[in-house]
Amino acid sequence: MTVPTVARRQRSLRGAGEQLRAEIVAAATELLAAATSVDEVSIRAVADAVGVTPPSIYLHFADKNELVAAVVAEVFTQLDAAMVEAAADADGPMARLRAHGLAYVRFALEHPEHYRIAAMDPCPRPDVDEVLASGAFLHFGATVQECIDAGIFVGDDPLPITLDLWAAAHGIAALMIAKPFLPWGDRDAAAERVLCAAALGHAAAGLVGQPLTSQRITDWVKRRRPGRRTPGGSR
Amino acid sequence: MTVPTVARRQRSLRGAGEQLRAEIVAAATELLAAATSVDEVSIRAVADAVGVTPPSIYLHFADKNELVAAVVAEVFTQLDAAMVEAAADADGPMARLRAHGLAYVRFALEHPEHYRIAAMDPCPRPDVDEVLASGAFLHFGATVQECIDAGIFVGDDPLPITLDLWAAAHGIAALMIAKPFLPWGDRDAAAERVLCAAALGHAAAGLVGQPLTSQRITDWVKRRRPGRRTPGGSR
DNA sequence: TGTACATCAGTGAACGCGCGTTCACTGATGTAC
DNA sequence: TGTACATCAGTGAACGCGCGTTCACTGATGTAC
Repeated sequence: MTVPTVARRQRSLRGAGEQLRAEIVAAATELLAAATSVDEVSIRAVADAVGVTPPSIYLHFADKNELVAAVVAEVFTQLDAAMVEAAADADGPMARLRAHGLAYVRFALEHPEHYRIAAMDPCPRPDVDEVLASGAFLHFGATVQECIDAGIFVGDDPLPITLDLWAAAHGIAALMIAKPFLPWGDRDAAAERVLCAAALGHAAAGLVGQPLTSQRITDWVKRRRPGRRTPGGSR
Repeated sequence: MTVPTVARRQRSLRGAGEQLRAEIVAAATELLAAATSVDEVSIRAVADAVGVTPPSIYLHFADKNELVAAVVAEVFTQLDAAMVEAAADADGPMARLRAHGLAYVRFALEHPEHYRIAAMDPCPRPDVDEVLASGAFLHFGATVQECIDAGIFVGDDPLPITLDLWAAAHGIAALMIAKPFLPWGDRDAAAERVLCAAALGHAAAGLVGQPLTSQRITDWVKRRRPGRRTPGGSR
């Protein structure tokens, strides 16, 4: 009863063999959206969805890892497009930063399995450039640089701040995906809270002017909040 | 050539059958520390490490998921112990919060595969109480409450702040695990930066006193940073 | 004190499955002469 | 214009593997009478 799900695909015309590649990536991307793990989507299932036999996959990909890598690249491209579009109308660097971050988390929540394989699963082929040179990372880093230029963040190098803010966005997105049953309340609001806190924290860290320690944070807050309830009551 | 790795285990004495259970969990925990995914550790491998045959596993666990769940519970217990120990000597709620957070990230980086199955992989048996009632979450939440009591954070309910700060810790830990090849620099320093920024951000959010928006953040920074480079130069 | 029986902590062998991948082949399309 | 050949885009069938899980069995230990 292994009847193909989809009618057999018409063979590509001569010279148009590469067309199958795109169809395979598209089908794998779609199947992975409904799976819980990469292992749940087999080469056979992908071939079946395209309307082709399993060995045909190997005309375009050396092995399954290479196919998954192609899907990841595709996902990164879509993520970047969503982030760029979201930031298009934003006014000022901080608003752009917020738009990028929110779009990032939203994309992750809307495509949790794609996000999982792209950002949470072990990398089958760890390629630093695939991340650092991706559109999403470059656009986000550029916005961080704009925030530095605007005096909102302090620093010579946008890279650490970019990684830190990325970690914040990743944290709330990944945790909501891995533990969806926790009392997140409104997910958009939670994402906004975490992102704004991270941004404000980095901005305030620039105001503090020295490397942060728990003592400096406590002092800084106390100085700005005089007269309010004094500590000491807690054991 | 499936020679057992370990000498056959001495059969438990009558009435001491439960002892095997603990040995199975310990062996599974150890094997998972060296794996990249749960699928890489088979029931056979666990049985072999214990010195027992595969069906014996099923005397104590209904299926593989249940065994993995037991390992996750074990990991959570160890994580809590590490966090509690780290915070023992800390002076004041903010220092305790920092100690908790740093210990959390360090535990994750020292046991990346344990952390992965406990906090990054899809939950086989999603149990909200297993997280919210875990020692780690309770201790962390209690420290957040202390910070509120001390006037560092503002809020009636520690839960959202706890989740937000957890997301920050999870973000940097999970990203370093999933993308170890990125230019993190000193990992402890990066963790400290992210955690302090999140804590300071939430503290500062309390000072702002209204829900954060990108405009409020920008204004707030500008007000506190007069005379410094004015924006407008960026396209 | 002896013996039949129950229980407990396992074992040994196998079932059935789905997977990634390979290999030899096919048949339509284009090309050289 | 015809024909032999090369190429391309696939196919069909199978290999070999490791896995989770099940089932009937074993043999030591304890217990009832």
